[in-house]
Amino acid sequence: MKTPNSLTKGEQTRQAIVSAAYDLVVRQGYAATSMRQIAGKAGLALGGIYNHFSSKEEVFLAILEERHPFFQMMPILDEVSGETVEEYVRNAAHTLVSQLGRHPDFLNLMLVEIVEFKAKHVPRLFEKLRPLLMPIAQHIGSRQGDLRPIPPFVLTRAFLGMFFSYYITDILFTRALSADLRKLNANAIDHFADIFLHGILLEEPA
Amino acid sequence: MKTPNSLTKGEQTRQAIVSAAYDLVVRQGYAATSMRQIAGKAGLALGGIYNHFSSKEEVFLAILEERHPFFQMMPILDEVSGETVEEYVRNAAHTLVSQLGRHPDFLNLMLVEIVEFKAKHVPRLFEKLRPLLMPIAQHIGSRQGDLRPIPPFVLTRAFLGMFFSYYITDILFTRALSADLRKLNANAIDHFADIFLHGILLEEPA
DNA sequence: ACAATAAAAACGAACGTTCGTTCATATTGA
DNA sequence: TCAATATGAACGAACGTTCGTTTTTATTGT
Repeated sequence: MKTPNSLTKGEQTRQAIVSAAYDLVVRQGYAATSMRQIAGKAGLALGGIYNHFSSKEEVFLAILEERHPFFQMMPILDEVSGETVEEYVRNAAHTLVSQLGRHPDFLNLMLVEIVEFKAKHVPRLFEKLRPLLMPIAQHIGSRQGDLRPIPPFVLTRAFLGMFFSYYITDILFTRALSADLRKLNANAIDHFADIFLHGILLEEPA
Repeated sequence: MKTPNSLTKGEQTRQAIVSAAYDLVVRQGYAATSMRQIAGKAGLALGGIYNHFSSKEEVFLAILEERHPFFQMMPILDEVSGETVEEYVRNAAHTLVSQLGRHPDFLNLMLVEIVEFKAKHVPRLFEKLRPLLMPIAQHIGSRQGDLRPIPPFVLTRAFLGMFFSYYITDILFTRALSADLRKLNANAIDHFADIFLHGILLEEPA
């Protein structure tokens, strides 16, 4: 029979389990999320989970492999416009931070993996991430503007690292900032982009 | 009686508890560390902990307030030598990364607080950290060299953020890097410093 | 097309552990 | 001496997982 979504019943509840687990884990962490919570939120009984996953950790693995926000965020950088390096970097910076703001789960999921699993799944994830990361240096390099000689891999790291750290510090400390510091902080993202541009361009950026 | 350390017995075991809990928490995380493990490692029975702390979370709070590696790391940046901005930044970068390598617990402790406590203790910690952070911009600004107009607070964030992210990415992904990428990665810290210097200096860095 | 059959999925009680905390009691240090 | 500290058994709650059973879904035979 032709249904609106053509998933088998088993696959439907499997997805429901992963979705429920995702929401709970990014909010509470892995250890603090129980199988009963997952079952409840997914709308089935406790034991039913084990028809689809053989253990709690396997549910978490499914989250990483099938729901990692990174896979949605990174391709957006391919669409960033800008004929010159300056335009691309400034646009990409805002796009990246905006995307991070749109996917607040990204950071949580990453940190849960690091803290509670000692990053033991990172190598496998990195293989899927690498093809999404490398094009960034190409985007920058192919724009108008003469770059200092910096290895593409280092360039990519510097770019992502700078704005990731901007975002992390932002959500961590912004609440603790006094009003005056908060004001100084307002244009920090543009300052960051400017520092980065001066850092990579041979000539004064426009 | 005069002992080599003149702590009262109660204070001694209190310190032993905090030390044991620190070691376990930075290795395993908070939820995965049990009071029984702490008691065992501290060399006393389970119930004895509750003579010194009223709950598990209070033990963790003591770790944050009394053992946070940040308080040992940051003052070292005050001792970094260098007459020019270039010298100071390059030396500070290596010192910072070296300090991070010397205190691998720093990152763990920070992440545990963020993931398992949703960073709820950050505001209180920030008050103790702020006086340690602000001098960095002063160090950079007081060296020989003309700086672009960047608010000191932003400058400090950019500096720390860039090298923190370098370090985090390093320990996260280095294991997953192929041999050729690892080679490109070797001098990344100097590239980072160079990018930062070009980013903040008005004239070409030496 | 449709009953017969097999396979998949859902159920919820129960298991054995482990958890943080409490408590009555014993020991110790000032 | 007596408050401070240490003990370890005990408590109730929560955990991940297993299990026998029932119900639902998918596949087959005619």
